[in-house]
Amino acid sequence: MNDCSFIIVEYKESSLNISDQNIPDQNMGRTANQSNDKYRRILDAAGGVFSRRGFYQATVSEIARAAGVADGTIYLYFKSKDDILVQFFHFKTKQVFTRFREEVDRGDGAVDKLKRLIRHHLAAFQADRHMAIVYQAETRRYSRLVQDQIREMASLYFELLAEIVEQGQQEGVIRKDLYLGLVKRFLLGAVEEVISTWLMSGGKYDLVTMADPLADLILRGIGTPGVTVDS
Amino acid sequence: MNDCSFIIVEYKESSLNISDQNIPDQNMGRTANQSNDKYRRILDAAGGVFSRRGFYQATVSEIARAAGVADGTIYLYFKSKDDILVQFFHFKTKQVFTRFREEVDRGDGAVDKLKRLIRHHLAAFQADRHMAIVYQAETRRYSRLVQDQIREMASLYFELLAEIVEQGQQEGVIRKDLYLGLVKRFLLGAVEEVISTWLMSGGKYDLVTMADPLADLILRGIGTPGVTVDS
DNA sequence: TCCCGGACTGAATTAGAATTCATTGTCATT
DNA sequence: AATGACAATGAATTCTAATTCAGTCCGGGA
Repeated sequence: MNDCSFIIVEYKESSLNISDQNIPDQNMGRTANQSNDKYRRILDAAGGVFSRRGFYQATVSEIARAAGVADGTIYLYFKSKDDILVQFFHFKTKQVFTRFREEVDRGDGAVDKLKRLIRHHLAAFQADRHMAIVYQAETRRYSRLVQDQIREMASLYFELLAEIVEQGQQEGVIRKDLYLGLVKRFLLGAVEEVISTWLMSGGKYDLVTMADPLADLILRGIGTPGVTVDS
Repeated sequence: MNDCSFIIVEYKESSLNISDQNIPDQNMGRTANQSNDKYRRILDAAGGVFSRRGFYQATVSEIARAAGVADGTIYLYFKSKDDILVQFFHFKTKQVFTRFREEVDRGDGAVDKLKRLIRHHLAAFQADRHMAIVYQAETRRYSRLVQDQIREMASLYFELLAEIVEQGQQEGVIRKDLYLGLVKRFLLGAVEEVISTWLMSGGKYDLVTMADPLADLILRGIGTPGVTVDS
């Protein structure tokens, strides 16, 4: 057994339904690496095509061509077109969030952790533009398809944020009169919008340079000290 | 050639420009109200179907059924399925931004204007859930389709924000050391994320109550006074 | 060398949906 | 009542693209 089949099996669980016949997991003789390679190649190709054309306008043939395999081959590794998207998400999410967690843990003090999170969020999306595009597009849609993954991702992110905010409150660097639920959205929204704008612009400038100014805005707001908002 | 084709031609022109003549109004014999009514009914129906199923999974037949017209009738009012989306956006955008502008102008002082903008942004999206869903979904996608409208909308919004921020700086209630480009995204992102979360939750709670806490976050940030972020 | 298993292929199948258009129904005018 | 104009209809057409499957190819064992 190699990790190709591991990934696939794990995926089977996490995807909602049906058949598993098409997935070759008995056959891992000498061609093991080949297969794994092909699985990856298809996922990568799919990322490219999805980001360029959007999920619904992408065709399986395009993906196959981009991956350098025949149309039919796709169905040896994926149950359906939908499935390619689901697996793409699953794969990228795991990868990215592991990094986020590591980064945050490496920081000390809430402010440093927050800055690290923001910086690495921006860096990760800058480094993998295809993922960024697919993520931004599908995250705001209500397709049953990837909804579970999105929820899971969001709650992982929110966990990180909750931790940081609480620590900051104990340290006295973050206000105590905050509605946490709102703060989390506020934060994630600001970061995602910055990414979104960067994508719209064609990704010309360096996204990571936005990290510190953004953290500053989040921490200090746009108002001058002393301004209040009573309802 | 009959005037059916006339309508279509006229509409073709108007779909890309931002002009007001989307509504066929040449054919207003005795059936004037009927026709206008039908155009609206189709747009409304489309909003519902798009929001429920997403643009690509919606079918023209569904929209026709929801609007209570025959499939073919759609094509008397719209050039294509794509066109329905384009017009939907155009129509809603105009409607919503007119309100935003009015609301902001009615406020006095930058802080009041900002609060008004946020409150009415939330209120408008809460009041028209279909629009909110379609907007959130399509806004983050890179379909050439509605990209022009999105850009236009964003720049209208950013104009409002720029005005508010500048005024606030003159009044001394908004920091002067801000990178305006970032502030705009920061602001819009935060508001949209709040809406997005509300949609995800199924729209159960009252969105407008978030307005003041959100404005507070934007103005004061999450940090306690005195916290700084040096790079 | 010949055979076997199964990964791989891509043309054929098929289903679904956008769009068209010949026909129908309706109403104002005569 | 008949006519003409045209909005409306929805079945038929056409196209697109997901999925299938009957074979081909390849490498390792006999």
